[in-house]
Amino acid sequence: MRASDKAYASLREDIIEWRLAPGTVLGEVEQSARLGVSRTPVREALGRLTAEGLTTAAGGRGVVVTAISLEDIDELFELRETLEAKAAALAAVRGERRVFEQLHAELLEAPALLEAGDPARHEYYALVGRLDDAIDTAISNSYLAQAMRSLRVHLVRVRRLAADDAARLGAAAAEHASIAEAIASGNPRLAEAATILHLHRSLSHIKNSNLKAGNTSH
Amino acid sequence: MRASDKAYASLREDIIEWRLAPGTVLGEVEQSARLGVSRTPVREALGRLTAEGLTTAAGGRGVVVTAISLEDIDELFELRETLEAKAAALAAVRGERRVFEQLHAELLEAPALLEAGDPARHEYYALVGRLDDAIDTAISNSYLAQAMRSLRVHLVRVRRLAADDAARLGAAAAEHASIAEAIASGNPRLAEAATILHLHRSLSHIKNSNLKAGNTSH
DNA sequence: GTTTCCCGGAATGTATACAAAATGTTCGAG
DNA sequence: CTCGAACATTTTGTATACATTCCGGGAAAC
Repeated sequence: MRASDKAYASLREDIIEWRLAPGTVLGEVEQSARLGVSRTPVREALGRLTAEGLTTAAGGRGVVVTAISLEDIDELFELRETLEAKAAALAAVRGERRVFEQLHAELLEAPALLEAGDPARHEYYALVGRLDDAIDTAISNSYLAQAMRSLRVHLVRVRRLAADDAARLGAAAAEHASIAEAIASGNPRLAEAATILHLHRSLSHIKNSNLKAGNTSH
Repeated sequence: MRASDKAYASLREDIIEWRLAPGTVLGEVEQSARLGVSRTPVREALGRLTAEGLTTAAGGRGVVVTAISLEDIDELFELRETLEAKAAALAAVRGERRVFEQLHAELLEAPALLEAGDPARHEYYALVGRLDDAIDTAISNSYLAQAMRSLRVHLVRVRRLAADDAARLGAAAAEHASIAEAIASGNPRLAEAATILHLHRSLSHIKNSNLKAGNTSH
């Protein structure tokens, strides 16, 4: 593994997991010392992170971890709804029916995964990730897939902000199952509707749990 | 101006203007010699270009200029329609009416610009660019604006492929005027429809002139 | 004749030394 | 006391030397 990849992965993980708070300045020398590599790979890693929007060049004084405000979350979901609704509709038309029937069946069993001992819900998130991947493949549009991938980075960061209690995850699993079912049925308008419904509920949940915690993060 | 910015701007320009053909390998040493800067800024420039999708890392043997196939153009416009239709709708709701009324009036006068002596149609493209900027501002969504900006890079490249004759540009100006008018009227569905209409005609024109030229570029 | 292994060369990946720019501070004048 | 300018420090930006990896050619074995 290249040193620049290592630096990138490490920094990215730290930002997404909120171990590096928004506003933190990431100096090149400081990070190269912390990560045990020289400035060059750190520099490349910071460049990649800035291109993704996880950090922002602060002109002369290093790069800073980008903040996510409540307005940002609204904007993020506005774009997400646009992209994912279209993607679901395309998947319903172009996707392979059996793939999504299979995912639908598995998602119906998801509550069992949530009751298992894993506190990180690893298997559950992996299953949802497989649905995302299946949609990405089905749409046959690399530009749209790329746009969604770049969005997901920010969304994972937002998700960590919300309280992912078992109740919400169970409901989300049912919503995902509906999306998979709609795509499998080959009905693009239905797939769109199921996606929009899921995203609205997801956004409401995030904003609610955020409101309670008083977590504005700037 | 930083050397890396210079290298980036120069390479980007060369790729967009098709002076660097798709498939061309861009070696770091070779480009640093050609551009008169050292490998480090060239490396950063190539990284940025790869992040944008204009070049692709070829693993071990430099980066290559990305090809644009006819399928890519279809995919590009599929995403473009999704994003710009949404943007137009949002602009109709959130934008300042007078800005788009002004642009509408100017776009109706665009044919005069096309008859002026400038073969590059500099003023015409500047006017269309101002419409794009106005929409970007009106939507109040930095993520959506960013997604559209990253798309436009590829679209400029595609546009160079098409024969931008005066007839098509005149029609396009009328279509842009319709979009501005629809946004000014505050009707999101109308703005969406005007945008979709324009994009479909634009795509048809590109595919037609491309068919005639037999220009597949891989 | 085909395949596989190894070696050579040229490319990228990394580290570090040096240059330049920007910021924060401090000193001085008003 | 406040404002401003100049300086010092700390940061990023660039160049280059060195390490490493990867591809391709060629020879030998099957």
